[in-house]
Amino acid sequence: MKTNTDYIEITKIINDLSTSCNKIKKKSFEKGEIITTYLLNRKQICILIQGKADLIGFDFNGNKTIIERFIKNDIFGETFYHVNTNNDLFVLAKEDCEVLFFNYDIFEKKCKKNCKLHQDLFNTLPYLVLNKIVTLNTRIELLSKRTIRDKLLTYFSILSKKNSSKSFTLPFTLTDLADYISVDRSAMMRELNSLKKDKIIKKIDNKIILLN
Amino acid sequence: MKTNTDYIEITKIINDLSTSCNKIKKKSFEKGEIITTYLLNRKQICILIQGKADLIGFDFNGNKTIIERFIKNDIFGETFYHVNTNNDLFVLAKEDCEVLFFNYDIFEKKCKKNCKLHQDLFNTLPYLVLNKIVTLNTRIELLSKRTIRDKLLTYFSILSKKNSSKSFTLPFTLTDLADYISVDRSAMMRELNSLKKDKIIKKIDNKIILLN
DNA sequence: GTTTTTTTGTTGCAAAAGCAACAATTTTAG
DNA sequence: CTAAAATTGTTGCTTTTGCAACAAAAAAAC
Repeated sequence: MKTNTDYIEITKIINDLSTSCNKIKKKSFEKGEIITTYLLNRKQICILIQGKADLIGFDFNGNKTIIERFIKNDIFGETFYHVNTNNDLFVLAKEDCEVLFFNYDIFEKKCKKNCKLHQDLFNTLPYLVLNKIVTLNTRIELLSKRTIRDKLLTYFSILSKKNSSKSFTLPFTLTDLADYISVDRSAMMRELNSLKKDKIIKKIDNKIILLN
Repeated sequence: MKTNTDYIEITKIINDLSTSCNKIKKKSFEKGEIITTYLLNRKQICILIQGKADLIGFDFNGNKTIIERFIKNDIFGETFYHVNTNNDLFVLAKEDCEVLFFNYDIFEKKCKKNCKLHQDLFNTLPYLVLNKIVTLNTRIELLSKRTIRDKLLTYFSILSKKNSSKSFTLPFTLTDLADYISVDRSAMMRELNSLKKDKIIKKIDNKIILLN
């Protein structure tokens, strides 16, 4: 079984080769640009090779929400998300980004040239997809907690395990963290203070230390 | 591109053939039996061919929670979920079930016989996996709503679209629905009443009608 | 067909969370 | 270097939610 590190290397190979096949395109985006809009009945797949990006949508109240946040090696596109209408789902570059684009049917109709890139992509995809599923499950576990305190503690526990350490740096700004765990920011701040007061965590800038 | 209906048919084919390959096993379970326990460092994949089952876990407070609910054609196993410890994640049959078991590495080491079942499974898997991702994303969309009312309306809207109708039957008991949207059942009942009072829904037994 | 278990329905109360509004600080852009 | 924008931090008030406890109805088991 390949490890996480392995598939990241594979992505690098794809990155290098990505101009050699006309069914797979690589594009660059500057911060603030729209990478793609989700369209009904299209089955595009995108892989974020470099940068950060948000999938943004509007709910039935008209509120803008960050549905997903993508980082390096994340895979996205209509293929993975049920699109209902044509006008309200798009991916926005939060930093300068490099993105690989191709269509799902690439795997049904083989490339005529039978190129190495095709083969590499085919081999890599399962790891990216499994990784995505694990990420989504993790988020569900977190979101299904009923209090802000439990959501925070679940999130901290995940980061702690990932770092094999009781202390770690938050990969989000606090504003974005509130979005990610889907709670009101000011209420989250209140709860962070309560966790500090109860000596369950220490917080120095964007570094968290779990006590005990 | 194959449709949902197609891949369900493929699963039936697998079902028929599933005794012909010694790396893929089919087992039956009675209601109440444990189908599998999630183990660290194993990469088992299971496909639920018939029945209903719950993935059950215990959070850091020791509370039992239903993490996922599986129905026909759902795919699960350690491969898709990050397991931390060995003793607190298991899949319980809620009805009599039939389940296909195999290991992820089946796709790396090809079956010596190169049998048809292997091939069928290989072809079907992407559809099951994509379906799983769409399902998980849908649940995240729902869970990220901040009020019980919005969670219910989101859920109803999903069911309504799936049925192409303003009226539909709830696939859950109300107790299970509260679990699925991760809120207190009595609070959910209160909110259902409020939606009825505001003439946003009608509810007759387990049938819901969206008004306007 | 009767008993047991599960599900539905309801309510009061306390705790938690959202909302709004604002100030202070830090970061980014020109 | 300075102005603008974004992030952090805080608080009062109101609404929503969870919790607990119970009764009624429905479904399942024997």
